[in-house]
Amino acid sequence: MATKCAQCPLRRSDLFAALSDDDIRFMDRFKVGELIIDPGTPLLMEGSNSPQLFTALRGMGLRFKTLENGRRQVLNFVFPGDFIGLQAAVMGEMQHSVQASSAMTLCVFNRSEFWNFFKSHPERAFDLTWLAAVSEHFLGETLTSVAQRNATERVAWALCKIMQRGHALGLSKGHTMPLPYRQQDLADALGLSLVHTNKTLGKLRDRQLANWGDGMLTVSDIAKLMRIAGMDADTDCLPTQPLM
Amino acid sequence: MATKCAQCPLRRSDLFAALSDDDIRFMDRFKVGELIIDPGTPLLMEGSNSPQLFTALRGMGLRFKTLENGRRQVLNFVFPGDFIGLQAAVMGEMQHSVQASSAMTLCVFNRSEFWNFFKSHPERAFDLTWLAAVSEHFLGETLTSVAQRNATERVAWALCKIMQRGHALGLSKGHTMPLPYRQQDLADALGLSLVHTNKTLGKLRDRQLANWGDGMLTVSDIAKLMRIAGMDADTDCLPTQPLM
DNA sequence: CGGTCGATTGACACCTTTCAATACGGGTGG
DNA sequence: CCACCCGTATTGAAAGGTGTCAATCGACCG
Repeated sequence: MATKCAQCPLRRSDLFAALSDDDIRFMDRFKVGELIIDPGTPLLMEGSNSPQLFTALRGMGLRFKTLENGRRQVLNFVFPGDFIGLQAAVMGEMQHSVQASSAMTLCVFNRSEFWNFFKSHPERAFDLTWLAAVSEHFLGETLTSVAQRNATERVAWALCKIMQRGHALGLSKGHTMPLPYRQQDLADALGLSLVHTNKTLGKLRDRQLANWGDGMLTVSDIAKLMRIAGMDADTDCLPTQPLM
Repeated sequence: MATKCAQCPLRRSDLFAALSDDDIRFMDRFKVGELIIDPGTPLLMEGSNSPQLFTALRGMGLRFKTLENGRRQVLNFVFPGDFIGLQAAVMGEMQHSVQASSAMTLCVFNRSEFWNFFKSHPERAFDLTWLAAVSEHFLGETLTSVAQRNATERVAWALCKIMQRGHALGLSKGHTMPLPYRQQDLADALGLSLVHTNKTLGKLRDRQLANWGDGMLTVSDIAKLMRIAGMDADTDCLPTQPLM
């Protein structure tokens, strides 16, 4: 029923580092099943201490924090291949929530086995640290964008990043990929109001730079959009990362 | 000459998780010396691939990224106990720079020994992952502040966080601690202009909430400042973290 | 058909940036 | 010893980007 790690479709993307056969067998034992959830379903709650860890296999979601005043910060968009729950596994409890935006399929891992990574599979333990470092890197980039770019640059930056990820994962057909979020989600990710996000998206659409509607994103000339975002096409590419 | 890990003064703070005697001996072998640098000295450069790792022992510094347009994002303030260089060790090269703001003393570790953490000391390898998760957590908090709070809240939040850290590390005398940064550094950390940061600091000073000048920060009533920052005094405390 | 949710648009207020000028202290060279 | 320069802190005024308020519209659903 559940996909075998050896046949994992994600492994086809060269975004992810290759695994040894032994590591793949180990992951297969670590994996206890698959979970399918509907759009809108919460997966992990801030403050919770879930007994399970996940890898997103299909579909997209959100990581976010909720503030006392009711506002919300979207930390990032969850894409296939993302590992979910590492914070809880290592720090004790989640500092943010995770929720599905589209229908999602997730590999489920048993957290009680987590320690075996470090005890018996040091390569995989190293990969966990690598993974944490990669998320830290992405968060740093997001912080930089939110703090230093204006609204147009921010939205353009986010759409570029999303498109890059979509291409790398093989989610795109031509210049179009699915993007099952609301404008409010993007606004909360970039620290902009919904209204201003909407107007900025409208401007990018008018300029034929990016078109996001009906759950689909189209960027015909990503190089041009990157220039507008103030990104450097040479250095700004996705780092290879481990896949759990 | 160099401090023995067993006598490390940082270990006195209960901010850091305790280590087994065996782990302390291991860290002593891992440590190759101490480095003393002047204010303003770059320690690691973005894109570099340093053969060394560090733990800040005394003094303070900055982690930052530089953008194409010349602007700068301060990712966080480096305090005693911070581990420096993990990204390079695990991802290959640094994605940001690190620089001293005051005179600093750093423990120097040999990166070629890094792999031994995972091979022979799984508890320490776990701590590395823990450390990466903690930095990710802090970065997420910073992103949330920058994206969701206004200037007054942001500055108040940053000063609270700094004061909390200073108290936990025993850097403070009464309600005062050293803070050897420029206003521009805080502005670059919070995504505010220098001028507006200056005026916001002035308002907090006028309201007798926080006084930062001549390298010293005084916060007489931190609970009041936290309320202004929109922080929750109950849940917002520093997580215990490992010390390398 | 009424009701809800998300997207869209216009007007207006205001927070923040930018520009510019001043002040102050430390260091350097005459 | 003083003039000068440089980096940092401070202050005022004006311009502009972004948030808030409010209303409309279309799609979907019971």
